[in-house]
Amino acid sequence: MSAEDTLPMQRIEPVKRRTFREQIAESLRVLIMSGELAPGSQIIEADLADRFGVSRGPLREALRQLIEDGLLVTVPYTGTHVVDLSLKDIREIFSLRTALEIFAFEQVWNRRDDRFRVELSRRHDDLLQSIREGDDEKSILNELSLHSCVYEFSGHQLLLETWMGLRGKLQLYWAAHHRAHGRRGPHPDGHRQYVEAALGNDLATVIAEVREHMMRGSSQTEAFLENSRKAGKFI
Amino acid sequence: MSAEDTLPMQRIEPVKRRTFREQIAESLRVLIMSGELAPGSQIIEADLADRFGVSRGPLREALRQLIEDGLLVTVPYTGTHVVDLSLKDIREIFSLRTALEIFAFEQVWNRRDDRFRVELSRRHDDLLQSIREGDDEKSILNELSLHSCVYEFSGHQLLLETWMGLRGKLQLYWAAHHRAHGRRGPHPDGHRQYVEAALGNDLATVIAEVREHMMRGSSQTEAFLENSRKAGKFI
DNA sequence: TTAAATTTGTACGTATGTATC
DNA sequence: CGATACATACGTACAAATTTA
Repeated sequence: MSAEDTLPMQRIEPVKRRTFREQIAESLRVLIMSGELAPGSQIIEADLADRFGVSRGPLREALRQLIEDGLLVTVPYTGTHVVDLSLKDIREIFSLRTALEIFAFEQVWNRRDDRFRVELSRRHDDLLQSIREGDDEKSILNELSLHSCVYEFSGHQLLLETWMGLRGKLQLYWAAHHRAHGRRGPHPDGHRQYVEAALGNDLATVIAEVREHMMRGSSQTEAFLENSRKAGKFI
Repeated sequence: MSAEDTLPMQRIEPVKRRTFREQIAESLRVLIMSGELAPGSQIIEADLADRFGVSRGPLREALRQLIEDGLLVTVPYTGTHVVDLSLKDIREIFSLRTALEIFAFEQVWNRRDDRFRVELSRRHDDLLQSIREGDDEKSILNELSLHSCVYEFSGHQLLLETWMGLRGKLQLYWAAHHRAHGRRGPHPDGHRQYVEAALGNDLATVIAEVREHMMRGSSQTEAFLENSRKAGKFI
């Protein structure tokens, strides 16, 4: 917000000027989801306000947003912490996700067009590429992006929003634990059937595949969480 | 879960002292859901802070909570308004609700015990009672309470939270439009099949009933919304 | 272009609840 | 139990930014 008035708009700024609260909330989200702010770690709003170079007002509002989002938890007068997902949380996320994704496929089924097919294939290719490159972090993001496809094309705004909430928590979980324990990224062949079914002509096959896919994911995630706990790195 | 496993000690009110923000958020929620703050009406934070007798800080945080909840919408530097649900919103709420409630029944199905059966029946009786009394407002609340039962007993916290978000918007919509247009409350016989199926022994029957039930509800609500719009009372 | 209305942001102080020694 | 340290919660006053009329 320094002096842009010296030189008369040489550079055109296509981005809308946004409020501090928005910028802070987005930055915080990135910090949390990337695991830079580890699960369970405490948030000191005074320190954070300093780091962002803003006063506590907008910062507290940004925090409130993330709290409502479920990325932070707070106890009045005591402190605010980054969430640390429990085994039950993971199970709930995966089971609800199964129901939502099946519903999403029902919604999108007769709306599938070439744009959908191209986009789904593109994201699958991206996922395979990042796996080949051995970039686990990117692979995780690409896997989530692949699954997001059906929600985005469902034409169901509320469903998309609900999914984005779940996606955030999943990403938080994976990114943080990947950093801490070097979790292996997605298996190269793990989504071939998923994509094939999604592009096919039998909704029942897709539903069965989604169930199967989620069961695998949940089991793997749960097992990984158990090991992490035993390793004593997280409370 | 069940805290009544020991002595029937005197229920001394656990009067948790709460923060202003919490109290404001709850009061605002009531004001909005009851229709006292009409859909589409603007929120002037300075005025509201005055009315609540608090400063802008906690009020803004409470607003941010409701915005994240979807009960308020805001445009930076311009204003904050109570949401006004569109026809598409209503359709999305009902369709997602159908998927969620079916999932909730799947979750609860093998967990159904006497407590569940008693509670479901009790809420149904309450609904019938309020309908007999002609108390439309209470009938609407009781109808939502009846449907909440399966979510509460599902043992799925995330699912319950998701439902509560939808429930809030539904209540907001009905309460506001009831005030404005004198919408008739639920039909006395509308939930008999629903409860019977929920207490029965065939999950498929329940699923079919939920689908049917929601289709009816959505159609009625949509038709009512159309009429309201034609009457010109809402934008 | 100005002006008004409103939101957004800053600074600093006090109060309050929690935890810990 | 008391004292204390800490972080949040809340208040006030003012300044700046943005949109709309």
